Amino acid sequence: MGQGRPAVTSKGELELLALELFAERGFEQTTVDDLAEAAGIGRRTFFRYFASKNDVVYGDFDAALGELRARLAATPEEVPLWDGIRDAVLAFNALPPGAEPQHRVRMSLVLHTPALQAHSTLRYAGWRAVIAEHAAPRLGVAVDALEAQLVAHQALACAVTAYEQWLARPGTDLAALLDQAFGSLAVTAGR
Amino acid sequence: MGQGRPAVTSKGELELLALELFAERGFEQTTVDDLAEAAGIGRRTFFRYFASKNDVVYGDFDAALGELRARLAATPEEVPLWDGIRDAVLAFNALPPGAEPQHRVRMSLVLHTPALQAHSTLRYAGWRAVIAEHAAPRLGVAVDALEAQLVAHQALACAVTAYEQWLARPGTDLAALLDQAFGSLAVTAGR
DNA sequence: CCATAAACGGCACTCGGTGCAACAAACAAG
DNA sequence: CTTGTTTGTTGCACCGAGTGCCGTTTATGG
Repeated sequence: MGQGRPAVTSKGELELLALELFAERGFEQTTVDDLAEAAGIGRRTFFRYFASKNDVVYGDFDAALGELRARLAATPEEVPLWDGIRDAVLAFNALPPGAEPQHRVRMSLVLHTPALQAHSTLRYAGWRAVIAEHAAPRLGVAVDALEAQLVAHQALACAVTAYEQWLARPGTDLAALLDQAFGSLAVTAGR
Repeated sequence: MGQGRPAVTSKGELELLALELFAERGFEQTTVDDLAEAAGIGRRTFFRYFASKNDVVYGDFDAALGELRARLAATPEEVPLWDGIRDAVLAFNALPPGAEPQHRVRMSLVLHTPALQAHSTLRYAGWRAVIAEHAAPRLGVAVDALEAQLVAHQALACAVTAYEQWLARPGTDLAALLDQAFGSLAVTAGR
């Protein structure tokens, strides 16, 4: 077991440090050199932990996606499509108590920093794929069919809209806003 | 009047040239130096025409947004919300005859090149703002209200989904796919 | 011929990101 | 204790995008 040189730091540790610096000085104003120096590692080493500066902010997104997929897969057949999606998305975005302030910082960075706002699109693609995989069989169409893809895009639209509201209005409840967004979907779609 | 040194080339000319090179070698494989050299201008001058390499692909997006806004503003009050949006988006994406092949190249770049896919999010924000401005008063809410923002996100979801289908299926009709997407909206939202 | 306006473009620099090759720290076996 | 293997760290050189500065070019108007 445990062979080889031990790692100096960890992805998680580095992530926390970075979020602090980003919150202080701003994302653009913090260089990778700053991050590496603050973490006591070489600049080159930073890129072994994260493929890019952008990626620092997304935590272990793939693991989270896995959970989302699992939760959707566990949804009984008889549950209406949007109920299942709503519940899974709510669970996906449920916060451990106390984690809210930090999550606000993270999501504020993601949604208000142009570079990250742009980059997140690439992450969202994976998220949408998970939704589309769930929706397709229930709609009776292929995953790449217009209907399945549209449902995935709509679900993402709900999530992002709710997050924007959450960030814009301090003190609001994320879960309630997500719920409201999914509720509005059926209403506003039919006007 | 026309004082000062005349411009060597133009935004439009440069754009056409760039799209050709991108189509040939790919976006990533074409450097700004390549573009500048092919256009017979200095690298520094390239950045006078476009703020970034990404921006080359989007043509005169702001002008197009202006048209979209104008068309929406001209929509009579009694037209149902989604009918008005659908019609405006269809007109926004109507192609002059013969322009289809080039538009396919452009949109294929935008939707399939990670850097551009990401960058387009920033463009979409402006697009969504136009839709939200139109929708808000008809929904009886503020522009920044959840409902108005959600409608804008949904409209974008329709447009992007339709484009993805259009690109994935050569020979299909963009207008028909857009129409289908807006039609599916009401259906899939209520399952 | 000269002033002015406007576009061009070289130069040096910052920053993100990569490929490579050397080095360091742990452990296991002899 | 030495040696080999494994794995993480790191410096170095390099590339490409993008920027600020500043001098140069090319037109027009007086």
